[in-house]
Amino acid sequence: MPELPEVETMRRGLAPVVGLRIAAVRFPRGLVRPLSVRPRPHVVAARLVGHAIATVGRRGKRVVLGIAAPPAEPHAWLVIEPRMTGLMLLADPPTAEHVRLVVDLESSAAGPSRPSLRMLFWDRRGLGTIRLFDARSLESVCGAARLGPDGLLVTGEELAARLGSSRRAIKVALLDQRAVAGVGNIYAAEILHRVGIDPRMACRSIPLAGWQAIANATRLVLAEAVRFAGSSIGDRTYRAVDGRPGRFQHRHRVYGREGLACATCGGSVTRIVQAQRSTFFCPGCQPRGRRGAGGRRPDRSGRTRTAGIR
DNA sequence: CGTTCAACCTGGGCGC
DNA sequence: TGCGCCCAGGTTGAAC
Repeated sequence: MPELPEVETMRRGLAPVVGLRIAAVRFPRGLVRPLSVRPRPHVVAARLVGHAIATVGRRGKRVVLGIAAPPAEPHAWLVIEPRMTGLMLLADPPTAEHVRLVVDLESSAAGPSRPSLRMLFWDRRGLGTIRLFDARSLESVCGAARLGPDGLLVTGEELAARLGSSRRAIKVALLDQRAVAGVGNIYAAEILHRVGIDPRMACRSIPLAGWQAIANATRLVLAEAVRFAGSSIGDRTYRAVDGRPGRFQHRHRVYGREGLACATCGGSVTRIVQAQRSTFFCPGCQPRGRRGAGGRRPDRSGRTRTAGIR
């Protein structure tokens, strides 16, 4: 479930935990797959308790909490990867039985007291992971070798350098976190629709102007989705840390809209399967092998659109 | 190099 | 109502 906009919304929502001391850590018994927590839960707990959460960050689709003994810099990193159904919560969980991690936080010893907080990781399917790293080993998992440039910042040159010679279909390639970090199945579809490119188009046939347009659309769509607090499709899906759903699903142009009219051209949104995953696109706006013709709204950023894609 | 498949899990929705 | 099947926002590793 969570892609970059949802994880970024979690990150922002977790701001209140910064500076708080970890008073207790629990992994409710029997609810965690053996490999989903590393090192072993009791080791993670022992290393966390008594330290403070110094930073809350994000790497691609992962929440990264910096653990420190103030005033020192973080010496450890708690990396939470929500995968399909994971949620970071500062509110009551949707169900009690899928709570995977409980972190009790309290204000640091000195200074005016702050309210204590309980931070939860809730994950219905249990595919998410919780891992603790030291400063050095964080790079092996969240470093440049594993994650490409962040989707909010990626440039056309970076995409072209990483994917320009690939034979893969562009939509499949956009899901590769080494190419660009944070794009998932929803936003890959939305990005390609905005830029008018057929999701089946081979990367190697996309010229530089096309990569620039894709990068522009990637930043634009992801930033807009962040502004709308991500996408929540259905009752039991993504929620922000306060339990409120996102609102970007109302602005989806193709994802989940099979058979419905494309708001841009009136054509019928189509669903295909690529790499075992659904791809939604509009054949009218995203004609095979070429860029979309006119008729779409101008890019508000004012940047050049896809001129030059043959 | 790229694709396909299975696996990790739970649960909602649908057809019968 | 119940059963079986397909679907789901992610990632990984094996097989071809």
